[in-house]
Amino acid sequence: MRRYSQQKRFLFAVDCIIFGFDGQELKLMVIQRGFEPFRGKWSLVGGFVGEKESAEDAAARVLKELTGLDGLYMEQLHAFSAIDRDTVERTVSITFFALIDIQQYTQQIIEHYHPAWFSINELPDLIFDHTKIVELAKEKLRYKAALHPLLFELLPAKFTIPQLQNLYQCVYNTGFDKGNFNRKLLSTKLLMKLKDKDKLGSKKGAFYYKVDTKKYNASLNSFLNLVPGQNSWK
Amino acid sequence: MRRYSQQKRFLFAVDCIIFGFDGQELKLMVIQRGFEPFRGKWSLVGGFVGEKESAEDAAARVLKELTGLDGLYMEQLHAFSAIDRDTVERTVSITFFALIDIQQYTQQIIEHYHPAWFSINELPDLIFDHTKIVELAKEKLRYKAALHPLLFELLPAKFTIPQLQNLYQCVYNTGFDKGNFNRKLLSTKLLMKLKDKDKLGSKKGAFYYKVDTKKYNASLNSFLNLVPGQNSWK
DNA sequence: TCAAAAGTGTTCACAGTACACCCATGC
DNA sequence: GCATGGGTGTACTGTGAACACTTTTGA
Repeated sequence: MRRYSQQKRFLFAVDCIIFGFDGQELKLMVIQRGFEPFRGKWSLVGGFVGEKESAEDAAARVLKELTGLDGLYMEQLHAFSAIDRDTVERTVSITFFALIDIQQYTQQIIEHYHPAWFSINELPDLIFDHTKIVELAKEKLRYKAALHPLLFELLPAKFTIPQLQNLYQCVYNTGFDKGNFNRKLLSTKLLMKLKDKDKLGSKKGAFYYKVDTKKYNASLNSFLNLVPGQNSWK
Repeated sequence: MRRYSQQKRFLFAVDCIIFGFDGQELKLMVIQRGFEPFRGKWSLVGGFVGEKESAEDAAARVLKELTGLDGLYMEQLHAFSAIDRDTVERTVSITFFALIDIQQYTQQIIEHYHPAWFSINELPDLIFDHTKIVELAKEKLRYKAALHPLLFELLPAKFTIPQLQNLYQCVYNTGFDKGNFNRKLLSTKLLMKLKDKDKLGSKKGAFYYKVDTKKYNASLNSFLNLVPGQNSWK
């Protein structure tokens, strides 16, 4: 262990893995990099960490600049520090994953950075190690969402249970039994049934629900088992 | 987003939260800081990241320097980057938690850093934000160990099921039913029964087991439910 | 022979699953 | 009235929890 003054200093960046859901597919937001090298290539949303901000601050700032949205669900994913991950200069990146409701986002599109949504299954080549980062984020999303009530964050404030089921099915690439999904979900008591129905999906219409925010916040660390099979050893 | 050259560079450190188990209590290894400021105060095991190593490399190096042990279980915990967390100069720390078998460690004590084990429930004051870091590590240990076969890493290669149960009970500060613990554990097929017994714990003696490494490595991502109640919503 | 801890058996309640069935509505 | 998706009922299975019981052996 040596003195502070003898130590090397490094560049610090944040990169955000922004997931969105448009009702059909799980999507990832990427931007065209605005500066050299690799200007115009696809990249995660990111930026350097400033002198007067933490990594969390920087990630929130970057997200706000890009989406115009505050208070998004955001969570630290992993720090990437391989010595050659950035080809220009060694840069440590602290990554965050964020969940956003695409509808709300499209109301305030910020075109300046040329953001684009790609289906999670058809991503373009990304610069540096960003593809690897996205892989890790996908894994973590699946992991967490199987255990905790999380995916609500990808839907509008009002949503139907079939919509939510569809989202889960997209995330896990599989089909769930609607009866069981319904019951499990309602048994958590996290949802409040509203009076009106969504008539777009079917003739009968499905009731809208909204999250009971109090219970939701109290239970972010509770366990959930909406994804059959995930909880068993086998 | 601005050019690389205009960005600020920061000090970059790693800190390791090293858990150990002596058969009675869950313990944390801390050292007396060897340089100013706060020389002699208790601190997590850590060090600065060098120019030619990743954070993972640095953490492994630091662990090896301190314990003399290679190949310890090690996992990235979280990056801490609050602007005032280090009172000397802004330093971003990537933290790792490690699990070690105290027996094996004591065979090769490295006294140079004055390491000490403290019971997880009676920790001394630690410098900077290290107390907060340890809290997070404890949470994560409990979280992961409830879901994955992990705590084996804290025991010698040969151990008995009652020993393992005792470890779980220490980690979760509660008592488990031995019958159910036994069955659940064996149902994972992760353990191989050995021919000899440990006669220290009881007159009858408890059979030693060892981990089936092949199955263990294949199932690091599998789910486990040794901790009653953790998996239910309630 | 008795105490103490290892290990096994048994029962019960309930969670998870599969799948049949009923419901509301637009066409 | 009938096709379509929303929603409910139900029966079966397996797991988890509680606890009684048997086994082994040193003192």
